[in-house]
Amino acid sequence: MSRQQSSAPTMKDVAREAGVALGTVSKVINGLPVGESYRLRVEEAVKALNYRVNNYARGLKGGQTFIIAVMIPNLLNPYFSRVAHCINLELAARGYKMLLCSTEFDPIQEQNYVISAEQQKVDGIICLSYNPELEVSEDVPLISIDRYFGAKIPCVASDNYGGGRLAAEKLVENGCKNLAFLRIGSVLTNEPNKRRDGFINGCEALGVPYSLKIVDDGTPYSEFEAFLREHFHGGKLDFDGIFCVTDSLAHQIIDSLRTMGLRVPEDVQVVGFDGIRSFGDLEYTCSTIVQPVEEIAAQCVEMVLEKDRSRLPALVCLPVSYACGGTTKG
Amino acid sequence: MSRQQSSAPTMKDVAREAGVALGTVSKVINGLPVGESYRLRVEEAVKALNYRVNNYARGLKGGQTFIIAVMIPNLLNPYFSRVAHCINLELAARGYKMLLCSTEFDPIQEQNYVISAEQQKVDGIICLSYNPELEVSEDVPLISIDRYFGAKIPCVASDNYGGGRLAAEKLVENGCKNLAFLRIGSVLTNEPNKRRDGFINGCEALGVPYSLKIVDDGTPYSEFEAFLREHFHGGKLDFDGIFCVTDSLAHQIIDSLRTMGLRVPEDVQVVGFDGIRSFGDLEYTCSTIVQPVEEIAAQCVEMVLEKDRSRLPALVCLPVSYACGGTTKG
DNA sequence: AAGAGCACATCAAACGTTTCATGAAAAAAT
DNA sequence: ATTTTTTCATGAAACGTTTGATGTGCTCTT
Repeated sequence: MSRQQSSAPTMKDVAREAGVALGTVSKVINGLPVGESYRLRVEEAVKALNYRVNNYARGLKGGQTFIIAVMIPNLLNPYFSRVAHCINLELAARGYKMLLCSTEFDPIQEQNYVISAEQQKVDGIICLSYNPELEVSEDVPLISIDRYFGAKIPCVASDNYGGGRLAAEKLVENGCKNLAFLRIGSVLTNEPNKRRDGFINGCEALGVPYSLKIVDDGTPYSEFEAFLREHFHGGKLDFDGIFCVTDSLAHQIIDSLRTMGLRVPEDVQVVGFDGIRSFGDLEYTCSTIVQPVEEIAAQCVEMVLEKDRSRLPALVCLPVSYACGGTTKG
Repeated sequence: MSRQQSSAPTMKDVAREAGVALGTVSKVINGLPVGESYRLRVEEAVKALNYRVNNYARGLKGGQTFIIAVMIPNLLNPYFSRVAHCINLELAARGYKMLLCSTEFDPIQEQNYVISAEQQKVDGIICLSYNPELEVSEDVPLISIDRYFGAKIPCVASDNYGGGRLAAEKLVENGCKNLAFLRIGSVLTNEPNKRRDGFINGCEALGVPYSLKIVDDGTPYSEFEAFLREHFHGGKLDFDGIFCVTDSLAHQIIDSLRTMGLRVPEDVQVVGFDGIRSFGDLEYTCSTIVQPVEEIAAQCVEMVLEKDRSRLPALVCLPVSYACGGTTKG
């Protein structure tokens, strides 16, 4: 009856059980040098009581919490869930835990989550947000993916510009004579925006004509179908190669094309962006520019844990690659 | 010079700035009744100093931490990431945060994560693990998905038995005369195991012959191809309807069938399980038994937050539904 | 064999909150 | 006007650790 059964055992309980002082228990728990006989007695007591360190007491002393907050827009999108997955692996390998939030692209939730993460005294934040309004504090190390907040917040992204250019090159290489670029969403006010610029640059360098169809976020998909129909005359499309800003859009476009009676890749070739694979790790769902998600994750984790923030670059740009997924001829 | 610039402001700082007592600040922060003039002064000071509550100090007093640990095997699998996604939404709506771990099906990681979550003093754990060895403590409320640990640990699952039966019924309804069930993995030592039993029950009730091919976890996929070839004579397969234990397996099987020159669904119809949709929310990737993931998540969250654990049922079984995804005739 | 030095266990303070007992001041009752 | 009640800010203790100062008992030196 000396203790409530319900409350978990504390270090004090362990100390009493082992007949040693509190500080001794602490040292044993933390692997600091301590007399062999003491160590044994403490370890026994720990087991006997099934003692677990209370991280809250630990964190209070101002030490590390070994938690990194990760913020992504949505877990249903395979690209984002893959990012989360890879970050989780990297963190776990280093003994860190991941406080994950999927914000549903909601600016309010995003802002709240940043505040919430600071309250939680996380050791750092990795943030994938396209919200241009997001305010981030500089008290907590923050690394951004795909979005450049300014020189003080390091940003990790894949080579979106190079990827856009690569898409153009690959389409031409496969025989396309007339290209189009399709994009939806304010999702692209940031680094991914460069996909368009790279694409244009590629087309111009190769001397290939191109069209652009870029619509705002929230625009219904039917706008793209309308665009396709506008360029559809006598059973033929004006272009024979389409670069879509994401695999997700590419997928929808391919459906539309097939519905219109066009064959992919025979009549029109399509390239997406992201490198999404079905069921996460099987074949590519379309020909695509593959983002190096593992490397992005590794880079973010390494950077967010870097103690000397002055050593961090403002922007890290990682190389993309091309993968044929059957919606191009090669 | 009175304080280090680097350390975050504390309640004491706010109290000093506002010229009130510590307890008063605490009350304001927590929305407890306090004199209007005091409230104003404190709120001003909070803003001036950009004060943030330290959750670690808060958690130390034994209160709630508003964090729920969620453990799933893998974030790349769309079913699991969808579970995580839905749980995240439910938790966020209730003001809770999610400490997410993807364990890669590794029993050691799973065990460590449970311990780690307890250390972190989370308010509860939602756990999706097929590891039969996993030991869970009863100090922290734990809800299991798809795996029955015993009467003391509530389990939430979809109606796997009913789903298996439904798969058989639908295949027969669409004209199949001869069925097969394919399963891989010890992944299915638990609730999902009932899919087989339900399927068998359905076949027997309908008087339809069936074959089973059930292999251990780790078995290479080629074993299934071999099985298909064994039952392939003169361009015809012994069965015209296949129920695969997951959509992921169904997908692979469909590929193999097509490679063998069989048309799906004309020659063979295939039904999977899970309800995976491409890109998370577009069309179904195959005909499938759809798990009610939103409901599973909602149920788990509601249960894990229930204060009176004695009121919790040992097993909650949620209804599944059938969706045609083009790999059956209807 | 005695003092210096060393190893190491103990103790107490501190971390930033919450909460409860205290007491002062204001309001109500007589 | 005085007592009683109510209201509400205050200050201190407590939560479970870590950590650096303190002190005890031992070993090594000469």
